[in-house]
Amino acid sequence: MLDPKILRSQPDVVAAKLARRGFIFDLERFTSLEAQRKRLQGETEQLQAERNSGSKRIGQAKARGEDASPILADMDRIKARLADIEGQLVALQDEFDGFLGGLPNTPHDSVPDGKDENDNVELRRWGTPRPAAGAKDHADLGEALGQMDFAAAAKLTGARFTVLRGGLARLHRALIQFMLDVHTREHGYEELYVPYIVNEASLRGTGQLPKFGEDLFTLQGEQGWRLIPTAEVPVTNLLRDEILDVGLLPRKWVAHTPCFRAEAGSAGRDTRGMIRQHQFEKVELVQATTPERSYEAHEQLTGHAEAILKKLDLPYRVVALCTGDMGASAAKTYDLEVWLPSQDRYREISSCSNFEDFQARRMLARYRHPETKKTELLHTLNGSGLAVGRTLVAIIENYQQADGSIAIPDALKPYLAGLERIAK
RNA sequence: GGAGAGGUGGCAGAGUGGUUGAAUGUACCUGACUCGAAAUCAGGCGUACGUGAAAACGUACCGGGGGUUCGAAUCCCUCCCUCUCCGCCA
Repeated sequence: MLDPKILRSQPDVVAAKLARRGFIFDLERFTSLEAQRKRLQGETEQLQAERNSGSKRIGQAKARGEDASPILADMDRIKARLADIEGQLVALQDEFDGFLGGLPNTPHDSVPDGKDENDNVELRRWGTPRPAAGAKDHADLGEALGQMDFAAAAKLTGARFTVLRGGLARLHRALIQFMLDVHTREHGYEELYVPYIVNEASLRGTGQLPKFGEDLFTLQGEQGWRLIPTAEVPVTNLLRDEILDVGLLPRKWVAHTPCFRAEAGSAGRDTRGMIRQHQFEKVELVQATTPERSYEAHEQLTGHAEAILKKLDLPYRVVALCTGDMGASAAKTYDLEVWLPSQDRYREISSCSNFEDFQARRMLARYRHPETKKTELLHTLNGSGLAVGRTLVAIIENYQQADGSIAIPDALKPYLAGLERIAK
C-alpha cells in the first residue's frame, strides 16, 4: 500500500512514478474519493463527539436525579444522522481501500524504464556458459536415468508435478540442506520452520490478496486458508502488527518450504520438465530493516543468493527488472538467471526485491525510532536463495556427462557422502 | 472430537452499563537526592486515523465480527485463540 499522505500531498509525483511502470493513476477519482472521505469522516467524528458528550450528560443528569428526556430527544436525531453518515463512510472506505489496494508500489529511481522483460538490464555475468550443442535437457536426462518420473506424478495427481527417485531425490534434498547451511553459517540468517498453510490476513499483508488470489490453492473450509505460494508469506508476516526495537534490526530470516502455485494463466508455458510446477521447494531469504539501510540490504541479500550459484559453479547473470516487469509490491527487483544449456539461455532462479514500506504499511510492521521515539514503518525485502527445483534442473543440465550421468558439484559432495556422480 | 475455564496496556492484574483509554503493581524514560550507583521522591510513559505549520484537539480501539442501549471492557449472538481434563493420533 502506498502512503495516503504522500498521495494527498504530491499526487503528481506519485502519478509520474506509477506511469513509469505503465500504470495510469486516476487522479480525478482519487481526488473525488479523498474529498468525500474527508467530508464524511469529519462529519462522522463530529457526530460521534456529540453523541459521546450527550451520553455523558445523560449519565450526569440521572446521577443528580434530574430528567434527561430533553437530551434524549436530541440524541435520537444525532443517532439517526450518525447511522446514515457512518454507513456512507464505511461504504466509501471500502471503495477507497479497493482503490488504494489496486495501486502498485512506486519504482525506485534506479529502476530502468521499460515495458516488459525485454527491457530488463543485465548488470553482470558470472561463469562460463556451457555450449548448447550436444546438451540434453534435464527432463530427458532425468527420465533416462530413471530418476525423474513425470508420468508417475501425472498418475498420482496431474500435470506439473514430478516424482524424483534415488540419486536425484537425494540430490534435491542435499541442495536444501546446503543452502540453509550457507545462509545460516556464512550469511547470518536465523533459520525458521513455518506453517505451509496461512490465513487471508497474512496473504493480504504481503500482497498476494486481494488481487492475485487466482494463483493460490485454497483449502476447503470457512477459514479461507491457502497453501503458501512462497515462504515470504509466513515469514514476512511474523512482523505483522509488531513494533521492533531498533537494536533487533536488521532481522534476517531463512526458511525452507514447499511452495504451491496454481499457475493459472500459465497454460502452455514451460509445460515440459520441472521448470514450472504446482509444487516446488524453495529456500527463501527475508530481511527487515530501516529505510536508510534497505538498499544496502538489497545488494547484500542478492549477493547471498548469488553465493549459492557461485559455490555450485553454475553460470548465471544478474538482471535489474525494468519498471514494467516488476511485481506490483516491489520498488526494485534483481533477478538471478542461471544458464540452461538445453534452452541456450539464462532462466530465472531467484528474484530479490526491496518492497520498501509497501508491505509494512499493510501489515503495520514497525520499529521504534531511537531518537524521535516514534513508530516508523520497516522496509521489507526477500529473495529466493534459491528455488530448489530449478537449481536441480541447472545442476543436471550443466553437470551432464557424455554418458548421461550427472557429476556432483564439489560443494555438495559433503552432503552426499562423497558421491561423485549420479548414474543409472 | 467431548466437557470446563479464560482472552484487558511491554508484563502482571483490577474493572459486570455512565465524566474509564482504562485503577494498581512492575518495567521503561526524565528530573531531584548522590562523587556515582542503589534505594527513595516527583513527573511522564499504548496504537491507529483525522484536522493543524505547530502546540494541541477530535475519533476509534479492552481477541475478531455483529447486535442491544442515549451510552458497552462490562449485556446478547457468533467466530478465533489459549489453558485444564477426557478421547483420538504422527
